[in-house]
Amino acid sequence: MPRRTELLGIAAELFAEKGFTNTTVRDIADAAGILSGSLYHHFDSKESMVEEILTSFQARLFEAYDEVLASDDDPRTKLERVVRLSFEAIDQHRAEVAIYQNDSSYLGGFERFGFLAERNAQMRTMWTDLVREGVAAGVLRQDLDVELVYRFIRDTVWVAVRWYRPGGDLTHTDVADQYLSILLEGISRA
Amino acid sequence: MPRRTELLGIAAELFAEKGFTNTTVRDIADAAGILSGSLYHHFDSKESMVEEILTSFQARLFEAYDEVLASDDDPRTKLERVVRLSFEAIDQHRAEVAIYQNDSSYLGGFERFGFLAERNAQMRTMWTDLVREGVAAGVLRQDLDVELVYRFIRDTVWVAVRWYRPGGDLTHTDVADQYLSILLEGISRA
DNA sequence: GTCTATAGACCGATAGAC
DNA sequence: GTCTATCGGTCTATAGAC
Repeated sequence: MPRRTELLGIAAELFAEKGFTNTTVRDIADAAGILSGSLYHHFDSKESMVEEILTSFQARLFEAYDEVLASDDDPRTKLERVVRLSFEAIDQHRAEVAIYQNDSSYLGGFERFGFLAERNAQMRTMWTDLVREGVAAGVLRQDLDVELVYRFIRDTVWVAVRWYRPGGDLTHTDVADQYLSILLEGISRA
Repeated sequence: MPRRTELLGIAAELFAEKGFTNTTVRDIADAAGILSGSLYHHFDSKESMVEEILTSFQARLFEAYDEVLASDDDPRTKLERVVRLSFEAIDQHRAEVAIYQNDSSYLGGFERFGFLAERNAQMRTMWTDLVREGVAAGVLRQDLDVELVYRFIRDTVWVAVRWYRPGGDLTHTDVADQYLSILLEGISRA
């Protein structure tokens, strides 16, 4: 693995654990076993590190989403697959998802992180389209506010990064199964 | 309103908007129209400000919860009332909920904020008891993991503080209605 | 209760040797 | 690619005048 990639992985873990602003370049350098000044041989700034972490993660995530959206699956299957992909991302890219969840509000205030707002808009379009297609196909309830359902699904899926631990009792597939069951059928006894 | 209370309100808004560590004592003083040094006539430190904000909010919140739990309502009604109380808290104490959501992970690392973990444990007991009572009473599904249902409800309710805006199209009652409908019945067409 | 003034620590980032 | 050394800026907090 290239040194650059290795350093980004170390930084991502620290950003995820302590938050972007609470992580100093000295923290990152310490964890990497070098001095803080040496980091600047690899990266322009602390901000450019987190930018690279987020853009490369989001690029891969949306590539996976696009594959599902371009398929000829029915609306409900697409929605399920996109939910499962998201829990898989939490499992395999926990740090990146945590940074996205915890720090994108702060980072979004800087011009260079404008891509975060663009990706958010893309995400919103994806989910609301899926919900509307599901309603049109007659598989989802018609009496619910689509915007609210979108926020409900989005938040429910991503916020799991706060407590999900890879290698724990529940696999990401277990979590996705139960979340989809609650989302689709509710918790009331039929 | 006492000056102290006024200053805490100003600080809470800034902490909620920018995060605890991204808010400087100068930010708070500027917003209050005084100089940063003058804040220390009222408070020991920035940490003691956020501590007072969180403890007084949580004390009021759990007082309201306890009233519901001590009532003789049936399990499903209790669960609904607790959910509604939470959305009401998001409406009426938006800043405090936002700070609790965004910064308690960081703050929880300091001894003086140990009360956050205690309140989390209390919250967990409350929700899991309510879910188990609902299952025992035959009104909730028995095939779901109680811990996971608890996290699902907790996260879904509180994370709404990220997008809910008092005075917007949806009142907190509207949001609670639809959230309860999704949680209890799911989004699938019956 | 607020101001002036500043201490003392820590931060991100840079220049140049090796 | 890492180290030595350090600059300039910002932060929380303090001391004492008004």
